[in-house]
Amino acid sequence: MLDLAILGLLEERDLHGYEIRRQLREHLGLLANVSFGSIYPALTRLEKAGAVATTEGSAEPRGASAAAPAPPTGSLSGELAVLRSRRHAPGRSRRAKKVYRITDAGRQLFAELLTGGGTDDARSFGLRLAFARHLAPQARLALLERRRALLVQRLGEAQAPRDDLDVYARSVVQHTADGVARDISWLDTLIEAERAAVTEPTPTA
Amino acid sequence: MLDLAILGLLEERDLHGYEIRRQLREHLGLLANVSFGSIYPALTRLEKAGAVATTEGSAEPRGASAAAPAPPTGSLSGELAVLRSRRHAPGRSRRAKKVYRITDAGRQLFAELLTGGGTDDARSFGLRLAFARHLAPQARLALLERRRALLVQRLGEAQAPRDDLDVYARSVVQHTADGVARDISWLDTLIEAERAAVTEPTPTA
DNA sequence: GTCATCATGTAAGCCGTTACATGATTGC
DNA sequence: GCAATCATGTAACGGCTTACATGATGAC
Repeated sequence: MLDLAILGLLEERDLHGYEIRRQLREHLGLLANVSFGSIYPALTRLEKAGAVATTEGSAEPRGASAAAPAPPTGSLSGELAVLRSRRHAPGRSRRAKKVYRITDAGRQLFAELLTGGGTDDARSFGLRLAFARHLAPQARLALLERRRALLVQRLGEAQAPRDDLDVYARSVVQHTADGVARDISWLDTLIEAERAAVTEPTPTA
Repeated sequence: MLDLAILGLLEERDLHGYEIRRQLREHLGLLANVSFGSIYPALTRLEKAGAVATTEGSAEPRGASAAAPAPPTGSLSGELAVLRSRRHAPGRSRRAKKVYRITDAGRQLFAELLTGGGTDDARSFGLRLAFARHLAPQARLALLERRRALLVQRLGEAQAPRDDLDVYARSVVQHTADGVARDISWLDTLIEAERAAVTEPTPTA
């Protein structure tokens, strides 16, 4: 799950670990509390698997013009810092920022994680949907419908609200069920929008 | 978290592991997928800690009349099975049902888990609220208000919906935020009800 | 010169999972 | 006697957390 998030962010721009975490807690509300203890090992793992590569220490004639690596917080200081630390240690091997970029293998892995069955919890789904623009229209639709079916099934299993529960337990169960129902109707609007987009491609823009 | 759930269920009636799981997946929608691999070790742990005790193998003159151990699914077969297996192996030591009951220490632990800070995720909260009847009114109110404050804070941090997101990501973020807002107003009604109950105890019944 | 922030990493541990192994009881 | 269900347990592993250790930079 973290892998998916990391690869998704790297699809858009090169980033280093610290930045990844910030992006995660900022614009995805999900995964808000993910910690360094998860991210760095994940990056190492992905690097070993060949899904990402680091751009650091050696010559690096990219970033200067196109696809500038992360000027996100508005602070140039980060980038300047890298330059300075490079200048200061022209050889190499200080502890500098390690900027990661996604590889072709990584893009493929990302695509697999995005469509692939895997776990089917709320977080996974939310994450996949958040990156849904990278999916083909029909895959997007499949994702939404799969999720919808699952929620409908779950709602069905939660049958009658069980009269043997006290007020508090009943309230929790009811609120949860309402939440599921709400999710379903949300999915319905998304599905409808997708269908419209499929049948009538690029209506205006 | 599992400990809390198990102790909560045992507060109401004696149960064996298999039954505990069924109750969990049936009337608490949360913890629906909890598996044996979690429950049995948890029970062993709790037994070692003295929070629960097993009633099995030896003489057992309870259950017959008061607080019958779990006739929940409507099946007497389970109970009968125990009787038969006992008769069949009058000595002991076959692999029979192990019926657990909560001890005084367990009740104390339960109370601590119910009020105690601990983790503050949605599941923990839902679980605590589901067992809220075992809390003193002001502790109940504190639980609700603590949760409310947390959600309000979280909603505040999720500031402006970030214009740099595409439709999908934005939809996810928005839907999540709406969900939080919905949770807050749910809490509001619960809090109001609690306040009313505190100021005007036992209105009718 | 020291404090906050940026930045990377390791170690230990928790809490749960899946998969496996075992056995009793019931219904056919 | 065979399958389904009830019932208990173990082993291996996964993913994420906290706490810790380290170091560079920039602001004051």
